[in-house]
Amino acid sequence: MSITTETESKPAESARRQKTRERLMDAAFEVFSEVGIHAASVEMIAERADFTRGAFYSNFDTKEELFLALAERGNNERLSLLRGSVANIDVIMPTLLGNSGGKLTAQELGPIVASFLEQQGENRLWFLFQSELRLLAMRDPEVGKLYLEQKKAADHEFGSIISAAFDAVGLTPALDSVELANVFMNTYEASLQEAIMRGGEHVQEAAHQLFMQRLLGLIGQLAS
Amino acid sequence: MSITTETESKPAESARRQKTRERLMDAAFEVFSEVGIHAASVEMIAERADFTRGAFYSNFDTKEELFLALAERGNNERLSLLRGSVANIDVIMPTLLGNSGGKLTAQELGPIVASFLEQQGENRLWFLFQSELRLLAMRDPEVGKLYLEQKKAADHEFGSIISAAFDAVGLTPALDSVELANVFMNTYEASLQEAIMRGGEHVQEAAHQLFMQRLLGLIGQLAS
DNA sequence: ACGTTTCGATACACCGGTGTATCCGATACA
DNA sequence: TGTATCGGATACACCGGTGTATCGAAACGT
Repeated sequence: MSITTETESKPAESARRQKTRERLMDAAFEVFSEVGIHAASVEMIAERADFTRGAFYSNFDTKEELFLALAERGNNERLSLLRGSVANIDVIMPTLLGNSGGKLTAQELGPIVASFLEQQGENRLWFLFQSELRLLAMRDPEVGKLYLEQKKAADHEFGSIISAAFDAVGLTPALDSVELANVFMNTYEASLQEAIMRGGEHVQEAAHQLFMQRLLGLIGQLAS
Repeated sequence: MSITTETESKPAESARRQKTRERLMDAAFEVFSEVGIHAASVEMIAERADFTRGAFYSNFDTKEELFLALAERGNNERLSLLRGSVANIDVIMPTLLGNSGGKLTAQELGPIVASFLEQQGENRLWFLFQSELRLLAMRDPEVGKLYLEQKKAADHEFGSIISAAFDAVGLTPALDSVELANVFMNTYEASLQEAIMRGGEHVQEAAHQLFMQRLLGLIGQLAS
């Protein structure tokens, strides 16, 4: 019974193999984001990674499998980014708090949020990918379940960031921090979406500007 | 020079033709919503409308053209629904106001919002379609421009509904009513999205319940 | 009722993407 | 250095969707 199986299933992933998998995933992320999951062909993905379709089929069974792998990877990355941010808050706050005696106004929150946003990296492709995932999640119950779990985790994480930030700054949130996280996230995504549609060179910057504007209006009402 | 052209271009749309166009559009709306614009084939659409592809190509040049026609039709429909609602407010409010002496609490706003939502009809397919459109709008500048214009109009309309509703109820919004409209809309769509992903029979009802819950939290903070 | 026109059905040629079976070079190991 | 294995390239058969050219029937005018 032991023809080729060493211990069981996984052949232990050679380093080379891992590297091409990585390259394929990076390429796929771009292609999926740019043209969508359906319009993306295996050919495009392989080509973008400087491989042929042979490499793809040697590493993945289907496009969908790859897409889901990417979704999970993306989620993990974002989660650690967020966790990093919550750890950073205790560092960044004191410096900003130096000249305001421990109590910030809504206006002064601006730079803090901005610096937080900067840490989150390139968002255009990420958002497009995320939108694809959402759509898939609404159509495929399997994916839907996965998506909701991921979202729950992210919401929780983001909620505690907000909680910590408000805390460090002397503001009291008027809503449950997860609810608050959702409102902010929705607002941010709406801003990003609008900026993307408007087009132009500095999408990211435009989005942040839009967001800050809207956020300040909200914070004035949602915290005290 | 006058071989077949009567006056110019349009052959004046026979009644029959209009009807099949209509059927094709209805079918296309369903198919686009269910499987997405790329996965949808001309075949599927025609079949759903009980036609063959011949009928399709006789009425539209491309799938994309049909999609955009649908986007416009959908937008018009929603706009008139909204306009209808704003007209209705003066009718519906007095009956609800009868037993509270002209001043409602946030809690009592519930039924009003609920009745408003009921008027808006089936939302699952609409939202899926809308999500497809959004994605397209973020990738194609042409569509993006169109989308932003449509959204602006809808926001304005929805803003004045909210304004009127708050007015009739004796609450004062703390934010610009268009901003407020956006926050509410985002919240609603997030609720709908979540309900769709959770699946089950009564998606619409689940979405409304989720939304009401979140809305009441918000209104407490965003109006007084 | 008869010709005309209009509109959708049918048939066909074509293309892009898929998945698989096979091949070949590079790498690892002795 | 020789040999075995691994991993990606190549070639091929296949399928689904596309768009067009042609056909036939139903609707319409007179």
